[in-house]
Amino acid sequence: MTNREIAAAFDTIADLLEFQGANPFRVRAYRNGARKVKDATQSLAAIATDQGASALTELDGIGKDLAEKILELAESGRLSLLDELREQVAPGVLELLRVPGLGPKKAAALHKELGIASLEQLKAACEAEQVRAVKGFGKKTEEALLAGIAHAAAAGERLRWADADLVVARLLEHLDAEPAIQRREPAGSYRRGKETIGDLDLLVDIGPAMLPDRVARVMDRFGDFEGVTETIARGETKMSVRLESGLQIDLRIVPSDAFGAALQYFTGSKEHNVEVRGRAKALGLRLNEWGVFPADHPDNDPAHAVAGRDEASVYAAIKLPLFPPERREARGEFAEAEAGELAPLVELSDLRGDLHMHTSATDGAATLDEMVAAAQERGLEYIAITDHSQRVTMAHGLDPERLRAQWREIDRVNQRLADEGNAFRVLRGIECDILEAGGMDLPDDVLAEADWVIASLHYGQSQTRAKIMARLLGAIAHPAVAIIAHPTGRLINKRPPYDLDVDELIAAAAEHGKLLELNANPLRLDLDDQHCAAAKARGVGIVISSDAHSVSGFGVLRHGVQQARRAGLTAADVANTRPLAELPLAGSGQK
DNA sequence: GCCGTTTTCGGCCCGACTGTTTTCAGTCG
Ligand SMILES: Nc1nc2c(ncn2[C@H]2C[C@H](O)[C@@H](COP(=O)(O)OP(=O)(O)OP(=O)(O)O)O2)c(=O)[nH]1
Ligand SMILES: [Mg+2]
Ligand SMILES: [Mg+2]
Ligand SMILES: [Zn+2]
Repeated sequence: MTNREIAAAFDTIADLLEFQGANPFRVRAYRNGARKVKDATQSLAAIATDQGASALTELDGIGKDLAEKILELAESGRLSLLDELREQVAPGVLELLRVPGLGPKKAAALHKELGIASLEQLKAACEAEQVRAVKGFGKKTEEALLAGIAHAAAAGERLRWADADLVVARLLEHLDAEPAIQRREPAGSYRRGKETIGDLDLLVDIGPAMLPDRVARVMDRFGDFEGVTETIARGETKMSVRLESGLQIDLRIVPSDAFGAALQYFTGSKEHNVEVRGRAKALGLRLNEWGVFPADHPDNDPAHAVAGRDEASVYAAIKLPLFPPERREARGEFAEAEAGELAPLVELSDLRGDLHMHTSATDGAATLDEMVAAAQERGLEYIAITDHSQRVTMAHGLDPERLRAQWREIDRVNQRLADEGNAFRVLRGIECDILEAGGMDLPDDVLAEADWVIASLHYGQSQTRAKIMARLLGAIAHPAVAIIAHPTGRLINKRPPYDLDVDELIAAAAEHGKLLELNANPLRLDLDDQHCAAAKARGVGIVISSDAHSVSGFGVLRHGVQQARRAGLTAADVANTRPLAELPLAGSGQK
């Protein structure tokens, strides 16, 4: 029973309870529990079986009840409450909730009055104009539902951050032609640097006052953005549109005085906001997107606010530090802040080296010299050339002879750099495959000559967990190996991770003093934020690597840094922020 | 259902937009 499965069970219980009209706070408790379970890197089922349910109540949001339900799932694979609810609620009604604008209350009404329990039935009822007869529904709602069914299939789809970034760039360029916009800032999960984005959220400062004609001009311009096919809503302060691609964009317009409070609100996350607002309330204050107010203040006029012009003032009013957006996930940042442990996060400019890249010797597009020049141009102090090993035939991987030839070439490059008085250095590296049967793809004597050995797995990705783990742990224990690259093999929105126990891998890395990669390719981001945080907690160093296959490939490093920041990593937690002399290189005598 | 130097009971974030409503519920951010 995986954490993911447990979380899915809790989320389904939440949906079913909500459909039945249960206490909304009880529903929230299940959703919170599901999120907590999803976030955990250790198997909660294993903890429940080994240490008992009570061990789980250590987790915030997991109480006696949810802990026992996790144990029940771990032991029997079933959950009696879920089974009961499934018997009470017609299967299929939950898919109705995927229609935009159709929530639990309306879905329940449609089921009760018309017996609707599937999207197909909903469509038929709308077309037969039966829906408009139900109390609380009308012609417009019926039409909206019918149109919304088309979007149900794509509901919940998420865009990779880097893909969302392309849309953001176009959107900002489009809006910057509108002079009524004083400032604009993308917010939401995009600003928090989440690896995937559900929709885009954009905040606009309209100036000192919410003049209706200025607001209208901005909204008109927004609606003219290329690809907009539908205006979902348009009011006095916010507007939502849908693009041809299905992507939704939410626009929020506020006066300058409220920009900080609105940015705090619109950046989220929702759970972070709930916590911050709860704390404001406990301090006798009210926090909303218009500002921070005394709890009993009769209006939300930003001019009367205690704080709100900038985000820092909002957090300061609630006795909290200005959290970096990447940390605003209600994943322990409040406790960290209170303990004074909220350290400055790693930044792109902290990176001194890049320790994973390819050249035209294998599947890269640029030569060694070109990669060296490009790395220096980016301001790096060192790189490791890590082409593929022989097993990776598709990439024309290097056998010992070709690898040694490349290393001699690297020696010449380093000599030339030294002669020029240039401190930049190139490490003689290799991305050595971990063979399907276990073991390294190159002989030990070859690996021993390298400065930097990456181990990674490209074949036999669908093996059993036991086999995958044996291979990975074997590589970790190999004396020449410095690091495991893209340890889980996941490709975001494309391919799930190998069947592996990341926690065990992290423990092994800690034991052997090895490093783990955060591959910065926006398709990979592997290890992810949660696992990087787990590595940090165990004292395992992370290396942020571009895995560049061309001179422009270094550009992805920002994505790696963003993910690292979400993990709460500081520069000290990231090995390639160190000067070359302080890297744990082969033969340097360190671990 | 969870949680606690305000509480072991009684809170649990707060506001915008829409449609159907004669005063507000539902959904969403
Ligand atoms: N206070 C409060 N703020 C919310 C709530 N729901 C959303 N927000 C704020 C925080 C969110 O980050 C922001 C944008 O909402 P979204 O639904 O777009 O969520 P977000 O961008 O975080 O994630 P996404 O990737 O779009 O699913 O609005 C809520 O229930 N209460
Ligand atoms: Mg969003
Ligand atoms: Mg949104
Ligand atoms: Zn006032």
